[in-house]
Amino acid sequence: MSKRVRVRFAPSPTGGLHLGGVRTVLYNYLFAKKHGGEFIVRIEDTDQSRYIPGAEEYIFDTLKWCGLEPDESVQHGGNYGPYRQSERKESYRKYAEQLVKDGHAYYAFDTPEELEKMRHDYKTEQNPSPQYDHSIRMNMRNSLTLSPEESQQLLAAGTRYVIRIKMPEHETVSFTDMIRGEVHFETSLVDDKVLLKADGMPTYHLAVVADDYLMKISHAFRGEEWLPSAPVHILLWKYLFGLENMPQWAHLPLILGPNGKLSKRDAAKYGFPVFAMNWKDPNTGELTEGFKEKGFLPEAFINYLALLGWNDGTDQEMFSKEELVERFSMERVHSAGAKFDYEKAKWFNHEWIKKSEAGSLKSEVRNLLPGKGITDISDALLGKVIGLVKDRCTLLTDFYDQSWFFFKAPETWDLDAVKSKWNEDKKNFFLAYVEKLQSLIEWNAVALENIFKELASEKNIKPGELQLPFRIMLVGGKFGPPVFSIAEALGCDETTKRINAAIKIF
RNA sequence: GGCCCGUUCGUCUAAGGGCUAGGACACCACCCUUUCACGGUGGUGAUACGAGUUCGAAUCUCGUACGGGCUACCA
Repeated sequence: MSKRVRVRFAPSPTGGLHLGGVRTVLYNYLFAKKHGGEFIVRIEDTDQSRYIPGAEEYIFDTLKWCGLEPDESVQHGGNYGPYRQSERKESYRKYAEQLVKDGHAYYAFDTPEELEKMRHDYKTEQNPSPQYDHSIRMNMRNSLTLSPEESQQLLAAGTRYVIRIKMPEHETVSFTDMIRGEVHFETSLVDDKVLLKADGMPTYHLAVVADDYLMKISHAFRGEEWLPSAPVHILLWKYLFGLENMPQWAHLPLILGPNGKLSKRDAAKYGFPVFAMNWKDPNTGELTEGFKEKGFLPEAFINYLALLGWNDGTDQEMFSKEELVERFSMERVHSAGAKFDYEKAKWFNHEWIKKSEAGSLKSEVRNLLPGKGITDISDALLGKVIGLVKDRCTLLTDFYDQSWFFFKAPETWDLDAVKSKWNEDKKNFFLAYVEKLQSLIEWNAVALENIFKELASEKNIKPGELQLPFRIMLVGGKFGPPVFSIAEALGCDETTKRINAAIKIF
């Protein structure tokens, strides 16, 4: 009885993929996997004037980074292709013509100038943006106002035209949104949207309906900004394929920025990225930062996005992708928009970094080091260092600031922290400590601490008063993980070297 | 302007008629730690407003206010 679950994400390849888009992908993916269905990516490239080279590859790269791979797409293949709308161009015209034949649509010959004039002429204070609708269409140049012969002639003469839907005058269109419940629209208040453009390409309105039908989409999820045009799509389903075949709709709440809808324009102002990954506009060369490059783990990014508009009803906040698949349900998706909270996003990232095994972070961190002038680090050392500092890294990019001293000796020291309490006794202690280090058999933090304390009590100095100077010797300041762990990672030669160097300065 | 959607701590949210409205982020305090984090304990802080239904309303209904989205031959 119930159809096989097939959902689709249908981005237009015009730039970077932003937060809201990724969350739409996520909910699609989770829903599909949860129900053992297919997740399809269809490229909505019907606007040839907005073609941006590289944008399509970017989308797939992003999905890969997020771990949300489609089952069917331009790159993944499938039995319902082509998955790029520009390649399905021919299939749309026949639906548009069919609608004209059935009286649900008409040819419109108005030029851009005429449309502009209409908007200008009908514009009043009461109606600041006049629509091409039932109240106006009879004053325009279309196959409704022209005689059939005149229309035929214009068509035969190759006049540019579009096909517009003829919205019925007094009907109420309703549908059940999975998130919002019953939604009603008065058809006379909706405009005659263009279905087929003058260049022969369909608009989104026609394409989304035709392709969802052809690709056997069972559930259609998209952002709330599409809700106002839903009646057009419902009507097209009714006219073309039958309401009984229509997918179930869910209009997802918007993800808001500090002031309204997220925009890449304002990204710089927000102080946080809006795109999943870096996006460089090939035309302007402008680079917009992404979460990946900012230092986010995809697990954390996805985890936070999932919680922006959904929760499983418990207090749990940390979810792996697998857990999300298991717990997700459209019924628990909110209807209200959610403001993106960068602080919370960072908290999730921090939690995921803490939770990750040092080993699994190695390659990410290793990629960051050459940029900081650090090369030739052994895998063993890197793993050890990550283990020591990951608790204090909120972003992957924090690793350098938290661990550089493992890879190069300090060049300045926080002398204020030692000078006042520095004396000959302490100097002698460290000289003696260096001695002892040379013959230490097992070089590890526990042994280092033990002989440190033994020696301190021999010399009648409180170990606590020696630890801070020791730390400053090794790293230059009051920061870093436990000091004996640092020494352990540094090794005997380097530790000795740093102590000796510092003694001369103190 | 019109249409549509929405409204619980600053933010994300729980509580689908019945408890002192719970949790998380952020913030503050204390504890742990002779670095800093991590961790632990506690605290400040919300049902937009007004009616109605009901023994009882954050929860149901209506109105008001506020917020958001849409209003292209863009998606």
